[in-house]
Amino acid sequence: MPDVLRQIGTIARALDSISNREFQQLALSKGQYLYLVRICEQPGIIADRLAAQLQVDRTTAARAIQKLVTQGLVEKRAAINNRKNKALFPTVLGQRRAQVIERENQYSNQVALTDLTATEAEQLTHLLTKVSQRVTADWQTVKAGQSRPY
Amino acid sequence: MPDVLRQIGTIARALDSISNREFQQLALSKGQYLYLVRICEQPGIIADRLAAQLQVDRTTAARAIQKLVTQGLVEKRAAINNRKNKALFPTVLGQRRAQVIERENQYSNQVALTDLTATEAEQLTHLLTKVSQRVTADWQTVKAGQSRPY
DNA sequence: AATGTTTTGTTGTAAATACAGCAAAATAAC
DNA sequence: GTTATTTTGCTGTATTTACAACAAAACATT
Repeated sequence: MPDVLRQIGTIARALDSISNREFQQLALSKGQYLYLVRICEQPGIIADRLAAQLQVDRTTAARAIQKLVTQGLVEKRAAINNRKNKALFPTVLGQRRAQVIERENQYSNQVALTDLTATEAEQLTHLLTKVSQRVTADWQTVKAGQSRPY
Repeated sequence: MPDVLRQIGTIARALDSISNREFQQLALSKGQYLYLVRICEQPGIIADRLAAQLQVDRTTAARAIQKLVTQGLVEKRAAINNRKNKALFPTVLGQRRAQVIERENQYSNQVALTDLTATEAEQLTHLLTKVSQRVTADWQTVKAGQSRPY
């Protein structure tokens, strides 16, 4: 059984630190880009849902989003028939920034796939989807306080 | 061109936070497990080399390793014919801890690959290796202060 | 309807993370 | 051999990250 854990970790760290560095030009600090693009793609989403989607700690996501609000890139609005949830929406400025992020992400994705054929790239996503499902399940249990039998 | 960036990021974050949580039982704080296993596998390695290998910021790695030293899990020794480099070695206690980490990592890897056949798993590593090479190259340039044409 | 459970937002807090920048040693270039 | 460049370790510092814990709202159970 080959090791994919380490490979995935290394690639992810590299891509994340590249993005974080590049988005300093947009006055975005570490991690913020993640949330901003997603909010643009899924306007109205709430923080907890976004955190679960990104597999990020709730409070980490909440604080990062709060900062986006302070910076005027995102808005929180009370949900229509719900006094608890706060729906997230990008501002016009936020949308502009998100376009740059999207472009950069696409570029990075392109670089990552440079040496793969089209079919290989499809295979890769397909396999990663399967991996993701299993890992997500474990993440949820562990985050919920349960322990794994390793 | 399918998106693999996000998939890789999500999987990596999930696995990392699972590990960090589980290793609290070993009194290891966020990130430390990464360095400890590698030092055990490559005794005598220096901090900068390890950081490059893991694709982690130099100073982040340095501080994490320093904490491992303080905790008595790792030792720094002056290199034989070199007054600058500090070679890293695990202590006996460090090696014991590393065994648990290794077991956990193998378990996570196993979980991740549950739904893949043996050949699919091989394919996946093969593809990830190709991805890794390209991404590593970009990481090095960006970390060195150069910018990419996205 | 009343009670118990889950979800969501939020804060306090300790720690990791990553930037810039320094000095000393090592290596490369001349 | 001397000078320039790179490597390595380290520190100061601002910020993010993630834990625990709380309250209020929503939802589920009876």
